[in-house]
Amino acid sequence: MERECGLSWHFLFACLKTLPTHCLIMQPAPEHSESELLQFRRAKLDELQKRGIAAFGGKFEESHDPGTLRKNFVEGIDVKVAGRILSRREMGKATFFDIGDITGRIQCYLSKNDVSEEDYALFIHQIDIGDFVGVTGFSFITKKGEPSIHVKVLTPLSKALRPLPDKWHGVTDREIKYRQRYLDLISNDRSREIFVMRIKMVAEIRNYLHGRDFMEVETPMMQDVPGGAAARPFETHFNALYQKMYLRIAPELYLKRLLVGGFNRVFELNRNFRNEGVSRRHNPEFTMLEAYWAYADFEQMADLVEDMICHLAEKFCGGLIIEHKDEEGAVTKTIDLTRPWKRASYRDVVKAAAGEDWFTLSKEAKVERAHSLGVHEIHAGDEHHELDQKAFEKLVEEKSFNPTFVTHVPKELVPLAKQNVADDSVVDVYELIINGQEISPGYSELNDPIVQRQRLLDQAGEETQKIDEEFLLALEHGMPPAGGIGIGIDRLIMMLTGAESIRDVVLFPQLKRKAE
RNA sequence: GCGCGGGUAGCUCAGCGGUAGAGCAGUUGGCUUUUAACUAAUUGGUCGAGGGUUCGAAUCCCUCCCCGCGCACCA
Repeated sequence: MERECGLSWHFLFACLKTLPTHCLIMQPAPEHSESELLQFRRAKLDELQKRGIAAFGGKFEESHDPGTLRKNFVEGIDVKVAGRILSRREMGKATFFDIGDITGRIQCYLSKNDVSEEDYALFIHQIDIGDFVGVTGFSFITKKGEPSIHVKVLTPLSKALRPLPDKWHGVTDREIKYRQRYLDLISNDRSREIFVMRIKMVAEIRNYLHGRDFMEVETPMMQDVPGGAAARPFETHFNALYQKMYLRIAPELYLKRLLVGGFNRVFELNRNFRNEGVSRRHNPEFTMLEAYWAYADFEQMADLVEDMICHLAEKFCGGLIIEHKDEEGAVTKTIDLTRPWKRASYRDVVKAAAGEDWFTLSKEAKVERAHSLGVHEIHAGDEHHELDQKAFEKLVEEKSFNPTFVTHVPKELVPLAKQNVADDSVVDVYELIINGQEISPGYSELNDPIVQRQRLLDQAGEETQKIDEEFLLALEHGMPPAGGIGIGIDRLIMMLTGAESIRDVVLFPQLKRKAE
C-alpha cells in the first residue's frame, strides 16, 4: 500500500518537473500552456512508453464486437474484445468499466486477484476513460444481471490525449457535434442510431434496385456544362485542360446518355453540389438517387418509389407509421405511409388549398388571395406559374406530411419531362411530398430531341443557362421512352428517422471555416 | 445577404455592473459485483476576439468571428 502510494507521488513529481519542456518540444508555438488535463494525459503517455508499453498499440485479434457480444450474450465463454473505455467505476481492489464502439458497449470487470499489483496500478493510473484497450477474459453475468467480461489480460491499444465529453449529457453544442462528429458519435446514442440507420437504408436501397435489375453507374461529378436541374453550381478550374469546370448539380443528363447507350435500367446514388444557402433542409453537397427505367412512365416510377420507401420503413422503422419525437420522447409528428399513397394533380391540390377559382384569377387577385391565406412571400410582378408555384409550396407542400404524389405539374417548372398528350401545358411527372418537403420527383422523360432543345432554350432565356449540346446530340441518336426518378436521400432519411435537421443525417455537414 | 437567439472550466450549465460558480470529467485517498457507483479532499478560467463607457465590465455600448433558428435562394 505504502509502496504504491510512494511510487505515485514520485511519478507525479517527476511529471510535473519534466512537463513544461516536453510540451514545448511537442507544440512549437503554444500561446499559453496546455490545460492541466492535457498535461496529465501526456504524462501518462510518457510513463507507458517509459515502461516499454506500446501506447498506440497494434494488432489485436478480437473474438467479438462489444455491442454484438452484449446483444447475443453467452455466459462462460472465452472472449477477446477491443473498444474505447467509455466509463469507469473504481471500487478499491476491483474496477468495472465499459468499452464500446459503434456496435454498442459492454461492461468489463478487472480485479486485483487476476493481475499483478503493478499492472493493476498501471491500469488505475495510466489508463484513462477515452483510451482504446483490448480485453482478454471470459463472459459472465454480475449479481445485478449485467452481461460482463471478467478480464484476465488488459492490453492498452491507443492512448487518448484528450478527454471525452460529459458522460451523461454527451455533446449538445451543435458546433462541436458537427465539427467534431466523432465526439458526437462516441457520446450520443441518438446520433449513432441515426447514422447507423442511414447507412443500412442506403445499402438496402442499392439492394432493392439491384434486385430489380438496375445497374449502379458512376458519371462525372466534374462537368463542363452543369445541367439536369436549375441551381447555381460550384466552379472549379481544370489546370491541365486550362478550362473552367463545374461540380455537378445533377447526374441526369449523363444517365440519359446511358439510356441512349442501351443501359435500360440504371441508377446512381451519390453526391450533388448546389451553390445555395444552407438551412435545416439544405446542405450544399447532398446525396441524390437518380434511377432511369426504359419503357416505363412516371406512374410506374411512382409505384416503384412507393414500394421502395415502404420496404425501407417496414425493414428499419418497425412499420409504416413513422413517429417523430422531441428530446423528451413525446411524439411531435406522425407520418402514415400506409398504401396506397394519395395521388392528385397539381391543379387540383392548388385549387383545394387556394380556392376553386385560383387559376382564373389575375396576378393581383392571386397575391391578394395568398395574403388572405397567410402567404406573404409572393409578388404580383412574378409570372403566373411562379405565383402558382408559391401557392403550392406554402399552402400544399409545407402542410403535407403524409405522402402525396402531386402529378401533372406546369411544364415551365420541369423542362426535362414529357408533355401530357391531352394537355400540353403540363408534364407527365409526379412530385412526391412527405413530411412537408419534396422527397422525390419522377418523370416520363422527354426523349424528343427537337422539343427538348426548344424547352431548354425557353428556360435558358430566363436563367441564362448553357445548353448541353453533347446531351442533345445523344438524344438525336435516339433515347428510349423512359421513366426517371430522383430521391433526395438526406431528406428521406430525415423523414424516416425523425431528424429535424439535414445536419443530423449528414456525417460532416458543411460549416464555415473557423477563424484562426 | 437580412432579422432574432447563443458563445463562461475538458463537457453540461448557472451568474447578467462590485472577490468567476455548480455538476460531471481530472488529481490524491477510502472502498472486491458496480453501472449517472459511493465517499473525503483538491486542481482547473485571456467569461468567442478587439475597442469603448465606468472608480469598477462575464454583465452595459460598438465592431468583428463562429453556431443555431427564421426569411431569401433552392431540392
